[in-house]
Amino acid sequence: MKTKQRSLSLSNILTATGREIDKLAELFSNLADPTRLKLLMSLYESERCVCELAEIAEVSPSAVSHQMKQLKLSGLVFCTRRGKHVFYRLADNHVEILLKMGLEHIRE
Amino acid sequence: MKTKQRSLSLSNILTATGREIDKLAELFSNLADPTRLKLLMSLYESERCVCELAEIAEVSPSAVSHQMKQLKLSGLVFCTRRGKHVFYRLADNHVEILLKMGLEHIRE
DNA sequence: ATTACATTTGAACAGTTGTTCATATGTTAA
DNA sequence: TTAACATATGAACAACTGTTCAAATGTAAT
Repeated sequence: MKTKQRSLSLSNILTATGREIDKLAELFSNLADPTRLKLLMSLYESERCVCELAEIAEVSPSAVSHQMKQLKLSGLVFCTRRGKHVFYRLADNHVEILLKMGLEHIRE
Repeated sequence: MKTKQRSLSLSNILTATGREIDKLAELFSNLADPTRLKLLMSLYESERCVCELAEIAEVSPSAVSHQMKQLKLSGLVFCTRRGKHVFYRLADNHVEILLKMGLEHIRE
């Protein structure tokens, strides 16, 4: 019988440059706020405009705009204007996986 | 030919209670600081005492103690005193996976 | 052009965070 | 018990964050 394999190959050392550490901290900072988590999780279901996001996260459209700007600068979301509305969507699925892993951790 | 399968099963909806969102934000907050990232990454290699951690993260032992207290309260690390030294170690490998995924994201 | 609605922007503000410093507590050896 | 070292604690402080508000900009329809 073979030894059980892990789903992700994990060596016993994690190396990163100072620059990478800073980028990593910035990435996690983006996920470190309840409002942004609600926004990102709702975008996982489908793209949404600012006013929809404001209702979902229960904050003002202005607050959403500020947050989305930050998420956009960090490359976590994209946006497209269609008519009067600006629709935001997730940039990639790394974020989804991080959210899933995070939820798994806190629910264990 | 079957459709390609994803390594992690991802439905298209992420649901969480308000309480879970808050816990999740707290978890990511713990990873949202360069000093704590250095501390956690070094613990991934092996357990370490406060003075070792202080050298690694290039901050005072006091700063390390404050940070480790926070990480301990959040359940990310454990500690054991042996003689004059207090050794910290990672609580589980969810953290390792989050760090790996994060690094993968910023390096893509 | 004017109106109405959607979004963005910048200033301001309170609340939070990470650090250091001084001091206290723990532990061991002499 | 005293001395020396390791760690923890609480106060203080500057820096950062998330929000709202008022005002500006975008867009489409009338």
